[in-house]
Amino acid sequence: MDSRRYTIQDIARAAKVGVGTVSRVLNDDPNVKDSTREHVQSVIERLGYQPSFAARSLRTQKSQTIGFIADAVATTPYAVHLIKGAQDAAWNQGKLLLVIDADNDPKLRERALESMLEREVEGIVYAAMFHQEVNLPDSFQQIPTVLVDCFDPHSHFPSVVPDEVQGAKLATQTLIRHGHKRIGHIANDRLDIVYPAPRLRFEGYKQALSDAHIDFDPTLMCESDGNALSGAQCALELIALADPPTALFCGTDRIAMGVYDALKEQGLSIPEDISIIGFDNQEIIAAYLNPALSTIALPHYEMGQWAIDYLLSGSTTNIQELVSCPLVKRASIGLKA
Amino acid sequence: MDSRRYTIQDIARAAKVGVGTVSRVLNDDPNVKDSTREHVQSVIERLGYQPSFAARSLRTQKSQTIGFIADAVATTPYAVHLIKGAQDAAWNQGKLLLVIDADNDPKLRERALESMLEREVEGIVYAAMFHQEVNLPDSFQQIPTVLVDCFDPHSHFPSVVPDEVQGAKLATQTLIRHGHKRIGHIANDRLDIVYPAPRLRFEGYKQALSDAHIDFDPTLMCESDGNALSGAQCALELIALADPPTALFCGTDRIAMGVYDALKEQGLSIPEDISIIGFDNQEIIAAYLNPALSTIALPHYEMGQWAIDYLLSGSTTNIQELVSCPLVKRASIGLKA
DNA sequence: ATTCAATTTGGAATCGATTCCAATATTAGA
DNA sequence: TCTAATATTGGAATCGATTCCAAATTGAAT
Repeated sequence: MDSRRYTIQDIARAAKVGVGTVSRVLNDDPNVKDSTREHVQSVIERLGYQPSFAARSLRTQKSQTIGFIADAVATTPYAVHLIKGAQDAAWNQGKLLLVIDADNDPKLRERALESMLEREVEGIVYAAMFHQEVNLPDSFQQIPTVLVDCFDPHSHFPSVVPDEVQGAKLATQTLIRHGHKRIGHIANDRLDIVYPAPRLRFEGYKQALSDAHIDFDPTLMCESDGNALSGAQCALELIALADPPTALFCGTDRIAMGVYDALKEQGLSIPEDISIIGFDNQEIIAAYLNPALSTIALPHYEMGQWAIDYLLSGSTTNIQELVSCPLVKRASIGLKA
Repeated sequence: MDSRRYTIQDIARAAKVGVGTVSRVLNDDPNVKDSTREHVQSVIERLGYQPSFAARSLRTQKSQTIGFIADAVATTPYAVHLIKGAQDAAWNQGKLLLVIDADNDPKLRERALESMLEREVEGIVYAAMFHQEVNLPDSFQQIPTVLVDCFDPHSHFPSVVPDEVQGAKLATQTLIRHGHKRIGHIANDRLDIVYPAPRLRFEGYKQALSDAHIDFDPTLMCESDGNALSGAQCALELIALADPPTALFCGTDRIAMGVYDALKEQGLSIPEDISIIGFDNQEIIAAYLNPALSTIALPHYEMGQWAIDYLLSGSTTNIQELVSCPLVKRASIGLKA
């Protein structure tokens, strides 16, 4: 470790120019003679000089830093994609991310915000770990804030969420395109729960059916509790029907996991006897299930990216952006016999 | 958004004291009369003053920030625990984390380091996403760096890794304590692979057997390719043995997932016919498998925490810390009939 | 060669904190 | 009440960059 870093004064002295000139070179100011620029450049490189961030941000009042407040990161594997998308977007614009997990605790949330204001972050990305409504305290109004995978009921903040309806529609359409007409849907929770996903996915399912002129049959629809076991339960009910479904759109991959269990136990094989499509693209489940599960991916990376780009664009309209959910094709869908 | 933040001068003027006094109050300097302190405190609160981080770190030459470089965060769900552990430990000491994902790309790694040096972070935590050897460029020597879930073959850096041997031993002992003597082991990869986990877990398995005076039977051991399918393959081989195992220690939860499939297909039930224990505690798999999988947890949170605490302790010995892996009891282990 | 405009450069002032020294206020002891 | 020691305070100097203005240089036009 070297004793002390060089300062801009050291460089100016070594290059026999004024500090202003060095600063201009550092900031690619065009008002510098080419020969001077090259000379200063070379001195900078020779000495391995690195400007001090603290000094720079004190003077420019810009921290080149964005705060990322995550709620309960540790509870979901998606978090990494969200952070990665945000980080990549930030990096592209020369900024870094200060990450705090607020653990879904309102007090911590407030303290996190304070820490970030102190550090003069240029904006805040607030990310929930699954699609939900969120009520941020007013204190967040004092700094540009973008919500990710959540939304403010009063539209006080711009937000970006997955297009659940489009995703569910795509899932259902995919089954339809494979010739299926009797398509069951296992909702990923009670439809009257506060979280919007089950309702919106159900909505997409119905839209796809209706677009294809297939009547929605309520007996083909089952509300699970969101866990694998209750998904299995639903699957059993549906295949016991007089006119059972030939394909199942599961509200989440977790449910699909339970469904696989139930179907295999009944001696049905996937996708020969019945096709399955999931939702969420929980890699660890979907890719390692046997056969691998086709599913709709949540666009976490893209949402993280969008949030940063929007934040740095300087726009101030509180739009609610929908990001579409792509299909991830794997092995669980077959043609209707 | 208010037009401009207050500075320490504003507070000094408003409180009719010198800036030095305000600074002393801010930093809990005992050399301030109680009455003065209270008065200044109240003005600070009334105006909602927040000190500028940039100014402070310029003057003190401390950024109160730690760099967290992650390799390929997006490829594993563990990352969040690592980050959480580090963040919590940092937060306890008033520091925040600057997070960059280096995507397992040496060039990006170097650029990440540079970005962090520029920002004068007080140290760096370099986290791999699974237990492995890692060769950091020399440039990391210029700043205190701690390795997490990886280690430097030349011991140039302190590091913290999971105690795989202890974990595997615990897994095997748990089965032994349930009365099992014929315990199979499906290694989570070829033993001659560069990554150390398969070897170490195998080692722990053998130690537990030997401690219990059970002879190691090579026919009960099977090297998988690390994926669920090949785990299933192994399981089939083992149960076809003349004297088949009554319990299986799977090198990872992913393998256990394949094993579940294979066993169910053979009409065996868990844990009545055969007990299973995994390794890794991949929540999404382990908790939702049916029956839920007992497994050994990797101490990611604790490793993250340890790294920060060690970094901030100022120690400079390049120790290699082992963190023990606890058992997570679920439903897949039963008493030997 | 001279004038004037356009480039290029140097360096003082500035950002907002901490720190240190000197000045002032307080207290204890006689 | 006075003195000496101690406690408290004010404010200039400092950290290392950027920015702006004035000065110096260059180049073009006559």
